[in-house]
Amino acid sequence: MTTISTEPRTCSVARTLEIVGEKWALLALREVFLGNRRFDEMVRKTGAPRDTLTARLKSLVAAGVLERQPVSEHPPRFEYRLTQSGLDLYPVIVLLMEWGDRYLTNGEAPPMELTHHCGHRLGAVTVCSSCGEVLLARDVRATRPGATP
Amino acid sequence: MTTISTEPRTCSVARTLEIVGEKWALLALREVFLGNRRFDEMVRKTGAPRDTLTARLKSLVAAGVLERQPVSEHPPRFEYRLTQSGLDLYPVIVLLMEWGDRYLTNGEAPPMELTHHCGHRLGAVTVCSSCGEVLLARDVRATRPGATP
DNA sequence: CTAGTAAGTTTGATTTCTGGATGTACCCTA
DNA sequence: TAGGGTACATCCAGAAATCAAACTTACTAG
Repeated sequence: MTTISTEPRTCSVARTLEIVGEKWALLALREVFLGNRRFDEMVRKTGAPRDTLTARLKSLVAAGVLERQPVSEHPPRFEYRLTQSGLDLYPVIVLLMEWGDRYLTNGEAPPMELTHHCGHRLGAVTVCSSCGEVLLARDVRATRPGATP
Repeated sequence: MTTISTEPRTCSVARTLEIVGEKWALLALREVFLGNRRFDEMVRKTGAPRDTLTARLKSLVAAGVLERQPVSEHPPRFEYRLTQSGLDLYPVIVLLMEWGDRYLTNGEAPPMELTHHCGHRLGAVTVCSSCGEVLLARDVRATRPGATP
């Protein structure tokens, strides 16, 4: 009996990456998180080509991650604002940053430092919400679709 | 006095995304985390074009995220193994998956379920390592380079 | 000998990206 | 009111990456 499996795996990771699985999308989000909500500002700070950034912002808005709001009528000016789903991507950005700090700075100091409102330098740890233990790959099993065939 | 700022911002997020900031790279990692370490398996499960996957795996190996190890001499067979830095990307993948579960499944059940060794369905939360509080964007400030100009 | 699997590589058409240049609308200030 | 600057958007042509499918190479199993 041969079970026909859905070959390109249906997966939330894949679906998420359709939206944020691209360098400029994430860098645009980084800028918004840093408070830079304007198009030209993002172009400068990210180094993205204008056309590319336009396309990314459009798709982020379409996906409901950002909102494009007019902030001035007569000089027509806009701001990109994070929605709730956008805000929920913050941990992803922080994790990517900390990973880069750990593995991609040849011993040099990280180029940016984040401070948590508790007063300490931010160190982000991902834990299991049930037991509070630090999340490690070896402690997790996939239940549902043929994980380890 | 005009301070010349490094315009395309130097940032660990950007550096990290040079390595994993692309759909197929992350999906390949997802497969390795799920235990599928072989090339053809990854092609099938991700749906990536073979040459694209070849390129991504090469760059992941070059970046030290994966290792390509021969597992059989005479039928020449290889496996892609996670290094420590690769293992450290696990939380990123889980967060992307949970974000997709929350915002991208039209009310349907998530296509995959992860179980933590504590016995519960995995829910990943990212917290501040100093105070243990859940990480929220509004509780963090960037210290160092002109964050909110 | 034939079929099948694994791990790519090659091919050629298509798509996307990129880095200007261009255009429009507006504000400031001299 | 002319000149300079900012903010936003769009157009373009060349470069680069992507895609699907076919093809290699090397082996095993029947």
